[in-house]
Amino acid sequence: MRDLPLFFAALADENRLRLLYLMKEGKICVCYLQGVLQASQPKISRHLAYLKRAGLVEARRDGKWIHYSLKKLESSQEKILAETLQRLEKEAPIKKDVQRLKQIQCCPSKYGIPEVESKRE
Amino acid sequence: MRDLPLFFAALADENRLRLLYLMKEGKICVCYLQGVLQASQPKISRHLAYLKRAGLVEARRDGKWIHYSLKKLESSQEKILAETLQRLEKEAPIKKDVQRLKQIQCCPSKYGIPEVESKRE
DNA sequence: AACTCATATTCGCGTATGCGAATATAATAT
DNA sequence: ATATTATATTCGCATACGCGAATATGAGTT
Repeated sequence: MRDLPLFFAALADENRLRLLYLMKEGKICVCYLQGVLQASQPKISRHLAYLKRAGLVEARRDGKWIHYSLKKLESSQEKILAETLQRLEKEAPIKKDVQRLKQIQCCPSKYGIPEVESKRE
Repeated sequence: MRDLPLFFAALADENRLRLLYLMKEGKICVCYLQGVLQASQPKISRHLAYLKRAGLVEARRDGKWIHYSLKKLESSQEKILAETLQRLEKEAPIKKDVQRLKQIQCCPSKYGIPEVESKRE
């Protein structure tokens, strides 16, 4: 019972929804997240910390980088998250994020936080 | 997109989850809600106002009483709410609420806020 | 009109959150 | 060791929330 409010609170923020969506396909490096959301580094980091505290994601260090990924959840939370992510697919901001993800390469120093100039693929 | 955070924020509180659960079977009078949650009247009222603002419930005045009920939601929100309510079924506090609901009769003046003495089948 | 009952709103306070700015940490490179 | 890169944490502030206490509103009732 007590974990549901925390779970929902984690979903009650647009930034965090976008981050979760970007983790849908598997683990992803923070610098990608940063590049895609086009937000300040501390902002991203704080939201990731929130998601981690709430138990939705986990972080794995790989050398200089840290990869975040969705954590295995309790069954109903799993369903809710899946439904949420599916619902997000249609949203314009999410589509833009996905597009930006394709154009971006790790890490921030390569493209700068504000603008994205490097293309790939 | 922007409505999802509000929707989830509405679910991110134990009191509100309990209230929503009590509306599962249809419209219900505020005094029942108050009797079941055993919380102060303003507290109940504020949480109901929150749910109304977030678009999850609607209120219909019937003379002296006001009945709250779940509102028709967008499909994915509907699914999420259904899954949530189902998940809540197992929870001890929720079971207690359901039991209390059976024992209570409207309105607060009849049984007092703190204790529940009147029984009804 | 005065009263009562059901419900809502306001106030004041403490706590949580979101943010930008600045600073800290941890790993790697030189 | 120093520097650089990636990420996290702290600080200060503004806003939102949750709560109890008090007050207001709105519909009967007498």
